[in-house]
Amino acid sequence: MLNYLSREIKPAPVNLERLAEQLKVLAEPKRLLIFNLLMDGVQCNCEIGEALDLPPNLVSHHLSKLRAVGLVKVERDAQDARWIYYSINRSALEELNAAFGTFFDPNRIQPRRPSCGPQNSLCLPNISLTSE
Amino acid sequence: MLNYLSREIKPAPVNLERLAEQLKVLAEPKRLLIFNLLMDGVQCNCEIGEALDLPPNLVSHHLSKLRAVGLVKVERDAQDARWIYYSINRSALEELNAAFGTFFDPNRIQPRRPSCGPQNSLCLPNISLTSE
DNA sequence: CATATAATTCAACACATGTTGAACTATCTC
DNA sequence: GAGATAGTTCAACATGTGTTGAATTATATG
Repeated sequence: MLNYLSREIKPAPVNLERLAEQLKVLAEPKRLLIFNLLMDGVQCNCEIGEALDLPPNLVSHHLSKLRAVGLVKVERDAQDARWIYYSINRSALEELNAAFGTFFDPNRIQPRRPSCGPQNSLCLPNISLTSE
Repeated sequence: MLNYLSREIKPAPVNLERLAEQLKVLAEPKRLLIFNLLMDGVQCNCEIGEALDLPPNLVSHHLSKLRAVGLVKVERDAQDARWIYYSINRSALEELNAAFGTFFDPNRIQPRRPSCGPQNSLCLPNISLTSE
């Protein structure tokens, strides 16, 4: 039983890299506003730009970031392909919501397990485990 | 009834600025790992640095960011005040979790409400509402 | 009071990224 | 095919921020 100082750090219950990647894209005020518009049914570039007073190239830039992490999908109009409609990727949103809720669940908070402090100075280097 | 094109954009159900601020802090891989350690009960600077192989000043920097948005709280050891213990701010985490779950609830997704597209070209400028 | 310890603060750097204006694509209409 | 429309891509810039090493603070010990 190889056990470092009789304390094991539990692995994160979700894919932290993917979560960080998606949060990074969402953690931008204007992108959150765009995302909110998409949640509300707004979908074309021009309307988003109008609603938020942003130039079309900026809207395009932010939408591409949201697309890159799979949270938003795109589709061209069947009758007039000049119009491009963006919408929320529901399955990706469900996955994100579940991952976030799992990782940031307050019930996951564990009580302090002191391995540092005045009692046991185990943070010092050169600790020799005598377990052999 | 002053109504722009007979469509109203619903306001976001949460404080988007605060949410973006907190997400921005969390959307950093190493900070997510630090947060995960705190969730697991790890609390002092040195132990976090050991677990993640980070220098103490970097750990300090990330912890201060987490503190700045209220997600982490700090406390000095009663017996030896050199030791500083960090921990999750439970109420802040509960608030964040609730806000995230509300805003990113897949059931909030509305169907497309076309006000742009080949049918109605309402994105064009100089639209004169004849409501007077 | 001198030394050691735990952690923070500071200055400097490198890199990422939101923003801007112009150029470019793709598509439709006449 | 020429012109118009919806949107994207490109280059350049400014700003923010994670990282690093050194200096500093706060506290405890002998």
